[in-house]
Amino acid sequence: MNEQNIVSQMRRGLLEFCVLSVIAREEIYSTELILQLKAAEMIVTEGTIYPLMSRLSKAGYLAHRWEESESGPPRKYYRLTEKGETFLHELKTAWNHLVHSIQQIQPEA
Amino acid sequence: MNEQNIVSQMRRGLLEFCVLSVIAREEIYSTELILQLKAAEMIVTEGTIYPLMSRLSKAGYLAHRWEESESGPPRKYYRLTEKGETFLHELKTAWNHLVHSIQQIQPEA
DNA sequence: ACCCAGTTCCTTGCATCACAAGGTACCTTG
DNA sequence: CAAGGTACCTTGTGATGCAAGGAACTGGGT
Repeated sequence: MNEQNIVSQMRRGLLEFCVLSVIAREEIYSTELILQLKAAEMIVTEGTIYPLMSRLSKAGYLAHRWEESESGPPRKYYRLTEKGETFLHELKTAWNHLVHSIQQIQPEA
Repeated sequence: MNEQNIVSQMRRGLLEFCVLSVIAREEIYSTELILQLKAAEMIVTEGTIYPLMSRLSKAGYLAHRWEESESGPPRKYYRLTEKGETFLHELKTAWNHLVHSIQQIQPEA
């Protein structure tokens, strides 16, 4: 993935970036993750998150463990793999790059 | 469109935001627009831009005029309509909001 | 015992959209 | 008049966000 592609991917990957950033802070399960993202005013719904988690896991960025809950079915706690941390770092760089690019094209800047 | 939806749209609308921002600076035609976006390291291709311009025009955000060129077929110069300027302003707000949201969820911030 | 509401996981189907590829038409130059 | 450059646009494919639906576990009310 070259430099330009990273910026390109950033457009598509904003959600991934957010999700990985939250998981980087702490092990978390999907329902809680959704709540945290909503708290940060990032809209997400189950139908978006679950496929996304699958994709990220399949790509080797996430690992998970099951933990029983007292209030329902068991929870699937996700954490970043080493590969996931590397990827998150790349996304962070791409994000900074994107912010800069957009700054650059703003009128009357 | 409520507050949250604007943030949600921002994810999808990053490209629109960039395109409208560039057009806000000056009347411009598609080929030149693509070059400027590439200069800002925002990948775009014809296959993306032309349909996008159509959508934005159809939505009433862009107007255009034809101008003859000395180096090929006539150029279609786009400019923002009043509605387009309003929309761009909303996107700008949404963008600032998004930057803030993402800042907020960054680990070790 | 039984049902209901809350929690948590997941899948299906649809609409949208970025992009690669292909197509048309105009201009200048040799 | 052929070739290459400029400029417009469309088609088809794959990815993906999301609404809607579904399964399975828990505790509490009757």
